[in-house]
Amino acid sequence: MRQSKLFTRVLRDAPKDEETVNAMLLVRGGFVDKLMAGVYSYLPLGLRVLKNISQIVREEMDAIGGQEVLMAMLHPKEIWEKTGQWKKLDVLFELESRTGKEYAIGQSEEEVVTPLVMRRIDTYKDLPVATYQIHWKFRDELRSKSGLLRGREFLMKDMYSFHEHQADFDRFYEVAKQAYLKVFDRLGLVAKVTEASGGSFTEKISYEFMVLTDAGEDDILYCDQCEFCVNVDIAKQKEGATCPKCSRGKLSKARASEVGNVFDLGQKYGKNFDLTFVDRDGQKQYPIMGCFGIGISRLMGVIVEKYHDDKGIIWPESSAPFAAHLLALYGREDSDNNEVREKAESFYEKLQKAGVAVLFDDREDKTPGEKFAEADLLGLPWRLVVSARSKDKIEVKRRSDTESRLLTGHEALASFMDKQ
RNA sequence: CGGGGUGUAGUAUACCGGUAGUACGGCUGCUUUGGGAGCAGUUAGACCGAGUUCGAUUCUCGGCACCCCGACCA
Repeated sequence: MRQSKLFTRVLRDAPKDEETVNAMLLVRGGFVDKLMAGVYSYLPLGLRVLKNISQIVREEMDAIGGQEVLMAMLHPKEIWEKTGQWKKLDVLFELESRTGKEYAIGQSEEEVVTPLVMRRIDTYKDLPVATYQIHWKFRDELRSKSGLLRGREFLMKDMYSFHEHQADFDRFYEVAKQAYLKVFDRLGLVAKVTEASGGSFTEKISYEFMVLTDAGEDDILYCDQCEFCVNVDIAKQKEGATCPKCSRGKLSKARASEVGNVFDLGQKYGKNFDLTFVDRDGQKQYPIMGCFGIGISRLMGVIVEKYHDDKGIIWPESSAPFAAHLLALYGREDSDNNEVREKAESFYEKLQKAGVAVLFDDREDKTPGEKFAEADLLGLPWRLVVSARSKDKIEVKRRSDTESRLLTGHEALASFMDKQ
């Protein structure tokens, strides 16, 4: 992509109506545009990040047998009445049409997916099934905040699984947890599996996947020796207490952001909709269901919270909108500039042929200083500089490094492809 | 929803009860070019409503929006 054609605009100053790091940097860099509190539009750069995160999630969900679908966002009132949530669930956006018919906008999709899946299930032989979607969710939050971390409209992966009995659910629950850890690991994040309340879903505990960050809005207690981690909402222990699991470590308290969660829904929704399958004994049975969420747009915010410096974002390669940022620097001499232009164009072409996602700063009316500053702000993993000074070589620098190396085009491409 | 804060140009800000100023950005021209260039010209602004006043961007009241803390949070 040529930067001269890229639909975006960077801001030199941080917008005054954002204080959170992720919001400031993403707005300044032209990744997103704020429409109102908690509602952002995604510009080309930001959309590429969302797509990259989505793709990683998609691959890991597919790997455990999830099947992608896309469900309706506009829901008839009746399905929410069946679960007793109409006029009860305060985050549910409810609306009335001009003919007086009432609707809800999806804030979660159990009410849609349960009848949808069960219409296709007759017997235990049809189970288990796990469907997921990556789609927008709408929640009437009293206070949305912290940029992408808590929006009223946000992109979420929600998977729903259906099982013939508890043992099969328990098996899949473990598989899904491991898949989740893989997703976060691929994104460069360390997520702690945290015991938490099941909310209005279930009496059982649920598991939240927490990434430590001061921008988060949950407090957790975790053991410094083992994997024990619990949301303070349900913790019976206090900070500094001995770990109840390993009895060796001490519990530390930290602020965290919930990037995923998994719930054992039991038979709640099967019962709500009175949808059954025939089990191995020929008896009608309600399915055991599970619900598995990952906040895609929130993850984008959390990544920025974890990966930035005072100059801008430092995207991990797995979610970066482009792998490389090729800068052509122009100077005084026309003859030099012609050479730079030619060299940069040809390297740009070479990178594209090699399949490298590259943003090419081909603008001729920008000074080197401005190009460097913007490159740091946008935070693409590799910076490749072509200038009169670099002669027939290319200056290669990782965004996370301070030193650059002078390499030939061939070496640059090779080292760069290796490390990708 | 409780508490606190802020609303002035695309962005960041200043001053003021009497013609709203600066920087950056945008546009034109010339000069520049390795860490957000210089000069000249130019473009563009008081959240909304009511009140007080000869006159309100400024004072008062009401609304709305945004940010922060908390509560809430499938």
